[in-house]
This record gives sequence, structure tokens and C-alpha cells, in this order.
Amino acid sequence: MPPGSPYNSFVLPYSIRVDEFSSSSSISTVPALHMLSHTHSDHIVGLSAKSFSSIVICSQDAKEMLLRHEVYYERSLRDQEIRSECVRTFKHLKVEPTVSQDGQVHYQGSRDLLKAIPLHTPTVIELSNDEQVTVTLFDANHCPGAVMFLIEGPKGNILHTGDLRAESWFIESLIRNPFIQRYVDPGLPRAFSKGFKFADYIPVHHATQESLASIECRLACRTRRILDAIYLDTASVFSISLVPDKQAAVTGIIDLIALYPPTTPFFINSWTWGYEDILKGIAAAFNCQIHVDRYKYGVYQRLSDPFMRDIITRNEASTRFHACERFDRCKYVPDIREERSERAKEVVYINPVTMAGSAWHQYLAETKRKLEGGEKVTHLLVALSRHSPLPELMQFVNTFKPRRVVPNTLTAPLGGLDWLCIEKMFQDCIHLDSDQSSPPDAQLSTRDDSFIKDTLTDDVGEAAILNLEGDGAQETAERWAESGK
DNA sequence: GCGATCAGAT
DNA sequence: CACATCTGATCGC
Repeated sequence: MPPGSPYNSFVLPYSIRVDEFSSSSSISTVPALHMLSHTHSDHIVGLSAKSFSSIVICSQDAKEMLLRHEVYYERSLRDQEIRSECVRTFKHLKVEPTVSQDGQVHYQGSRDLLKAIPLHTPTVIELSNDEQVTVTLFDANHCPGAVMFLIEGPKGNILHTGDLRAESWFIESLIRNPFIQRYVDPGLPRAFSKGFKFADYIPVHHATQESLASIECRLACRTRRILDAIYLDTASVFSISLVPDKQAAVTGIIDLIALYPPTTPFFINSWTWGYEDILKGIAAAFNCQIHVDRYKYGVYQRLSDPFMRDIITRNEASTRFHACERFDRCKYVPDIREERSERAKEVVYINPVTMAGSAWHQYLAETKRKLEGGEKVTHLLVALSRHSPLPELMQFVNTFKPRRVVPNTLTAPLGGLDWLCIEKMFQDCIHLDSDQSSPPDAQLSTRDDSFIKDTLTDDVGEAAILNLEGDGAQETAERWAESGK
């Protein structure tokens, strides 16, 4: 996931590279293994190169999505029947053997580079002659096919989250998942004891002092394992607000839709994978299907989610809910900016956004007031985030208390400042025995959360305000790079 | 000349 | 809106 991934996207100390496939970017070592967490375009850089010929580990859904991937321009040509066949960006990753007229099968040039592993299925993979790891996949609640990787081997046990939405139900389900349970921290919470205090924060999983003292728990602790590192989705790590869980976002938008006449047509701007919960929620609430375009239909029909398969239709006249091509909508949901017909004036446009929980409740109340007062509202928002903000990330990391946290992405111009900042954010969520690798300081730990709220805004650049020394960040980066070997 | 990569805008 | 995507410029074999 370039740019700005630490260690060139390698999961150190293993020769495993995640979500980056280009070889030109000044890396000297060829990875022993490639992994793909999901198919959003910033995670598949380099995979479209025709010269790429390595094995890639991913989920079955990600494999289907990748092999059916079409860029917008080619989808458009195909839909206008200017192209007679689909141009699929990654078709070189799977080439079927050919069968000649005499029935003989020719394997020359055939390949199937995407190795799909089912979820919750520990799988032994050879990295080299004398090194093997066990890889287990977990759904990451980010988009269809998106997974986390648990990598276990002689050089350590590492969880790579890919992109992640760790809502509380998600963390609770992990705690109960026997394939990762042994890595869950059984101790008392230390995080939030100082510095970070989120009023609405609900610790869900920690044992009490009494239960820790019980025989069962002491026995369990013998087999408790510790994650050496979590490679964490830090896309929204500088957002400190709590955001609604997906269910609250979906029920909110359903409540608003219900206030319109039952004939009002809606266009749902699913502009990238990951908004399926909105489509499913609407379909269930209004007992109807959602119209989608040829490309989305083809992909959704091949995914493992049976409910998703059932709620989509290609019949644009059969429903008032449309999630067809954003720039080529069907005739039932024309764009008001392009067409000033009576029909176009009736269309209501639903757009997913990232919004704090408090703002979402205000927005819902205000919009409901407008609609009930007869005001015309043609644009609706739905507060559905596909990445966890800081409170969720802290709860997630605190669940495991790993030895280290490595950000999956950094902002290059900050020169490592954000890395140091992230280290401080999670210092109370890592394992007690871990070295506090950063120098003791009074930056974050002695300040109260009002300082943090004032300091950390959604703008990543603001992180620099933390008065951290630039060379300190550099030093930290180098130290971590070294300890990762 | 083309594909691959990058910067910039939406 | 969004941190994913598209576009057009640039690089490089």
C-alpha cells in the first residue's frame, strides 16, 4: 500500500510483502511471499504488470474480485458495446491450460497465481527450504474479500490488519474466535488510565482481578501467546472522534428514507467496494432489490455472501433503489445537473461519508425535522466509515497488547513524525514487557485528553504540532527497523 | 511506442 | 463528501 508504507510493505522479520507488488521501488530483496489484503486500487499497485509472476495469498472473494476487475474506462466501452469483450486488468494472473482439437491439454503458459485461503483455516506455507509460516485469514470488515493475516512462525507471531473497521462487535467476535483467541490479553486494562479518556468508551473483554486469580485462568495463561507486532490500518488514526457503527449508520439512513413517499427513487453512491451494508440494509427494510450495473452484478454474484447475491438485480424498472454506475446512471435516476426533467427533480442522492457519532445524530434529527416540515431534501448522507478511527484502533490493539504497533501507512512529508506520534498513542496498549523504545517525555502521557482533542484533528499535518523532535522520529524509525530483523 | 509509475484533482 | 480513483504527465525499457 504505497506510498509511505514502513519497510517497503514487508512484514519484518519475514520476507513477506503485503499489498505492494512493484519491484522497481528500490527494494533489493525479492519477497519470499506476496499477500493481498483486499482489492482497492491503492493495495494492488504493481499487480497489473504483465511481468508479475509470483504467488499471491488472498481470500477467495478477493481472488474473484481481482480476476473480474475492470477499470471505469473499459467498463464504459463495454457497456456501450464499443468493446465486444470485457477488458479485465488482472487476467494475466490466471491463464487456463489450452485444449487442442485432439483433446490434449497443454499447460504451457497456464498459471493460477492467486492462492485463495479460506477464512479461519491455519495454512502452512513454505517461505524457503528451511522456513515455514502458518497463515490464518480473518475478515477485516472493510469491504468484500478484505482480510487480516495472522502470520505465525519461528521468527515471531504477527497480525497484519490490512484495512480494518474494528467496531465493538467485531472485536468481541475476535475475542471469541478460537483461531486468534490465544493472543487476546487476559489482563486488566492499562490503557485509558492516563491520557486518553473517551467518555463513551466501553471496555468489553478484560478479566477481573478475581477471575485472573482462578485456576482456569492461570492454566489458560500458560498457552497464552503474545503478538510480536500488529501491522495496523492507520488510515484514520488521527481521527479522534467516535464514529457510528455500521448498523447505526444503516438504521439512520433507513429512517430517513422511510420519511419520503414510497415512490421516490434513490441513487446510492457506492463509489467503491465497502458500502454493501447500506445496500443490504435498504433491501431488507423495504423488502426489495437494488439495481446495480453489469460490472457490480457480475462481481457480487460470485462472492461468498449469499444475501448480497439475492438483493441485487439488473432490472432497473423493478426497484426504486439504484446503485448503478456513478457516471452512467440508468434512466430512473438521472443526474439533475445533466437533465432538468421532472423525474430528475425527484431523485434523492445518498452519499456515504465519514462523520462523528454526535454529528450523525444531529444530522438525523435535523434532516428528519426538514422532511416532516415538508422541506425538499434531495441529498442525504450516511455516516458509514470503512476505517477505524483512533478510539476503535486503541480498543483493538488493547485487546491483544502486542509488543509493537507498526502503522501500515505513513505520510511521507512528515518524515516519520507520524510514526513517533502513533507509537505514543498506543504506548499504553502494548505489552508490559515491551521496551518503551521511545525516550521518556512529557508529550502525550502527562497531558489530558482535552489537549489531545485540541491537538489531533482530522488533518494529518496537524500531527506535527505535537512538538516532537524530527531526529527523534528518525531515530525511532531506525531502531524499529533494526529490532525488526 | 507502450506499459508502468507518479502527481494532482475530485 | 471520500483516503479510493481517474487523469494526464513523465519515466524507462
